[in-house]
Parts: sequence; C-alpha cells; structure tokens
Amino acid sequence: MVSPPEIIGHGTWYDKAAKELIERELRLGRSLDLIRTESGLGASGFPHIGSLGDCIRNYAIALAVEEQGYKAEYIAFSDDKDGLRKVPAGLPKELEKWLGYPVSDIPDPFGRCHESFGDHMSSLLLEALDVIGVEYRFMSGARVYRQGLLNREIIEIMENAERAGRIIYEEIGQTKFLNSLPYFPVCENCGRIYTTNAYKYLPDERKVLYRCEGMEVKGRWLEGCGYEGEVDVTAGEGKLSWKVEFAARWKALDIRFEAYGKDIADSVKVNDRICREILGHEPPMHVQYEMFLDKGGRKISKSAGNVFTPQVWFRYGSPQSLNLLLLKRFIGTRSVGVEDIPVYMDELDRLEDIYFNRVNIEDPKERAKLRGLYEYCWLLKPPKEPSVHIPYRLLVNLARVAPEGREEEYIREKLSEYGYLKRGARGLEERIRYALNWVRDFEEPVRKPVELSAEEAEAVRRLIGELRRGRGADDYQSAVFKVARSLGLSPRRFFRTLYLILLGEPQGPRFGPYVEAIGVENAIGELERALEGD
RNA sequence: GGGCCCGUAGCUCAGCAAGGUAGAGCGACGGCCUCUUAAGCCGUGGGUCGAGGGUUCGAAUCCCUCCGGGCCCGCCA
Repeated sequence: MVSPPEIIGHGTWYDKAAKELIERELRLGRSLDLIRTESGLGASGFPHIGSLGDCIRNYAIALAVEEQGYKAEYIAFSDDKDGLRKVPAGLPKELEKWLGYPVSDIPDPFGRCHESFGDHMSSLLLEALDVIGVEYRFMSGARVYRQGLLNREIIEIMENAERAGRIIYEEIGQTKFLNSLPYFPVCENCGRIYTTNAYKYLPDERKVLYRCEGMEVKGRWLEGCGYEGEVDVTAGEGKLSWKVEFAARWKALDIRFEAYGKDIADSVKVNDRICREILGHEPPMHVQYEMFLDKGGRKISKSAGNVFTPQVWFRYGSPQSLNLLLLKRFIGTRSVGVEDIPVYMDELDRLEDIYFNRVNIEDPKERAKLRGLYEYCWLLKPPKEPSVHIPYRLLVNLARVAPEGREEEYIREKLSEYGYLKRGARGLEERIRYALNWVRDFEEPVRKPVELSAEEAEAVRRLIGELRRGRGADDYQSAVFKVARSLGLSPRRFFRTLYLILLGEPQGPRFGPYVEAIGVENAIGELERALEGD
C-alpha cells in the first residue's frame, strides 16, 4: 500500500508537468520528435518581472521535457504587431500620437538603438533572458505575419468567422465579433491598427473590407480616419485578434504547451475552442498561474517609470535568485518588490547548501524537490562548486559603513575577520557589488545635521584633538572615554552623538576600529563639519 | 456579471505540486567582548494553521460549504 514515492525527473513541479505533457501527446498520437513550448512577449511596454516569469516557466517545462529524453524547444513570440494602447509610464507624452499604431511601426523612443518601439521593448526582455541563460527561439509577430507563417490558419478562421464569433460570444459573452471579423487590418491611410473594423471577407480574393472608424482603447476613444479599404489577409498588413490568434499560432507553430497568467485566461479559453473546432487541432496543454504584482511604496527607478524590471533585480541580486522567485511556486499571487531580493538571495544559499550536501534533508522527496529547484534556478546547469555564503543583510550592513573609496577591501577584511571566507570566496565580488548598489540606492545616508549642545560641541572639539594625537584603534577608542570623563559626560550619550555624526544612526560598529577603517582624517573632517553646522 | 488566489506566531510570510512530528525573518525577552557600543553571535517564549463538515490509519496540505481579504477579465492586448 505505502510504496516508496517515485521521484520524477528532478522532483519538481516542472518534471511532473512535463511527464503529463508527454503522456498527453502520446494519447493524442502526435509526433514526439520536438515538443514546443511558447510564451508571448509583450512589446508595448517595459518588460516587468512577470514578463520574464512567462518566459522562464515555459522554458523550464521545455527543459523538463528534455530531461525525460525528448527534444524540446521554447519559442519567445514577440507581440510586436499589436498596437500601442497606452504610453508607458516614464516615456514622453508626445508618444500619444502613436496610439493605435503597431509597436513595430513606431520609431524607437530611445533613439536609433533599435528598429522600432516594439523592438526596443522586446530586446530588453531578451537581454534579461540572455543574462539568465534561457535558450529561446525568437519570433517577431510582425515578421511572422509578413512571412505568411499563419496564412493557412488565417484563411480558415476568416472562412469560419461567423462560427468564431459565436464561440467567442458563448465563452465570454463578447458581442463584437458577431458583427466584425476577428482581424485588424493596418489602415492603409493612417497606419493604425486598432481603429479599423473589418466587416466583410471575400474568400476568392482572400481580402477583407474594412473601415477606419475608431475604437475605444483603455477607456479612451481613438478616432478613425474614415478611410475605407481592402486588404489581403495573407499579406501581413494586419493581424488576427487575440481571441483567435493564439489558436493560429498553436497550430501553425505546433505548440504543445503554454503556461499563461490569469489575465489572459479568457482569451485562452476561447482560443482552445477555436483551435479545436475551427482549426481541427488539439490545443497545447495549459497551466494557469497568478500574476506578479508590484508592491507599492519604494521608488525603484525614475528612468524605468517605476516598473520592476529584471534589470532592476540584477542590480541587487543574482540571476539565479530571480529565477528562484519565478520558479519556486506556480500558484498564489505574488507581490514582489526590491525589498524581497535579500530573502531570495539567502534562500538560494540555503538551497545550494542542500544541493552540495552541506545540509541534510531527511525526507528523500523533499530533498529531491529542493535540489531540483536549485538545479532549475540554474536552468539545469548548476555550478561545480558552491559559492561563498554571506547573509545579505550582513553585507548591506558592512556596505553601509564601508569607508568610501575602499569599500570592497573593507568588506573583505571584515568578512575574513568574522570567519565567512574560510571556505573560499567564490562570487564574493558580485555579492559585494549587489550590497553596495543596495546601500547607494536605498540607504543614501539622510544625514541630518546633528544638533550639538555647547557641552557636546566642546567634547567633539576635545575628541578631535585626541584623535590627532592618537595612533591606532585603541587610542581612538580610549579617546572617547577620556573626553567623556573629562567633561562628566555619559560615554553612552557621547557615543550616540558620534555615531549620529559619522553614520546618521544612533549605533554603530566599535568606534576605534571604525575610525581607523575610514581613516582618522576623514573622521576628523566629519566631526569638524558637524561643529561648523552647529 | 464571470474567473482565480489568499487566510499559518505580535508583524511579514514560507510550507500545500505528490497528505506523514508546525517553520523562517523581523519584533519581544535572556545571554555572549568591556574603559558602557554586539548593525554580530547564541538562546527563550510565542500558533484551536479563518470556521465547519468530508475523505484517510494520518490533513496546514485533498474535497465540499460558509466567513473574511485581495486580484484578474468584461468587447483591447
């Protein structure tokens, strides 16, 4: 009855899903020569952490399929034929004139670094994929339409547009496609894609007739130019509505798996039926996951319009720590913010300890799962040796007090003193960089001028004298007590004042060694400034 | 209107896939260098796992109902 648990692949959710996927394909009698997974890349705004989640989760399934002994491939499909619906936060208002245009037709707002707006945005995501090590086959929607890769499916859908419209209505109650074709032509006159209404299909010529009559997009009316035209649906001068486009993609590109966020759940539901009933093709296996939400509060980056991008994460944390966030759980809404990065950095260290058997986990299933999760964080290419492990907060604390100009040296010395470097220092440099970035960006000392009483000012003056005469940490330490005693001041209070001056905090590391570390001249300089500011 | 997720220690949350002794961080409390400075370390306390029912030898975990909170979609993508 109680049989030992069978561990599939690396023991993770991905391995289990991959097994189900393969079994499903076997049941359907399809070829197993190549199992493709896919995700759509939004190209109309800055890629968010969640955008990367779409990619890496579908890629992880491809990896898991390969672990089962089959060939697999992940396709990153850029939705760059979609129109611009809203000017992303952080970009100039002038872009409003491009609302409704396909993002692949809009010039790159950042200059000439990319061919188009859409190209710029999707390349930001591709960059992140490269940093993380995701292998993908990139496809641009605009190019796919131009190359005619979806033509057979487009025609089939146009010929059955009435049925498609009914399916959409039945599934989600949307009436629009009962009267319009699920195809958006790019207006030959004004160049916009969301203002056109395709109302008639001419099967012999494979053309749709349309009027540029305008549409409401994100609560805002985009007035059409009134142009009436016709367009060949195989010419790549328009696109299918999302309500039917996925189905076309799935069949034409032979996609077997697509995990998606719940925001597009309705579209997937409709497309599943379109795929089966109109294209006669069994849709891919799906898994639905929750969204990643921005945590309010902390300012991240002005230039990025406060979007929590992968690039922001990489400033403070490793690619693998981001993978951990994205892979560890599928269900449950995740509110994420930069403040979570230390947690994931530390958790990854724990997983690494488990992977390298420095920490024993009794339950074999549990152990397999955690080791597997670690391996997937490295996209199944884990390092041969563990890295150095230092609690992120400790690094931040050290980075905060590290004397300017020799931060790294100081941090290394301290860590060595604390015994953290006994097993080597693999990856220490990056960790120090992350912590320094953290402190620079979030803990820029808000050193308010310290108000000194006459007595305290006198104490500071005397201390400066003592520091000048002193030689080394012990002298500096003693000086504080000497001065405090000479004025009948409580050393506790005096230390507090000194830390407020030097660090902006009421506490700090042992005074003498700290003064030595930052350089006694620097310390004296700070103290003199405090006197002047009085 | 339709759908999804969450509810676990004072606080923030992990654990739930594939049931097997209730976990972490922060806070609180106690201790650990000494010329009163420990951003560190060690330890302690703290939970009817939202409520009720079901399945099971066994449920935080699976199923059902209810209560409370949140999110997504609604003629765009």
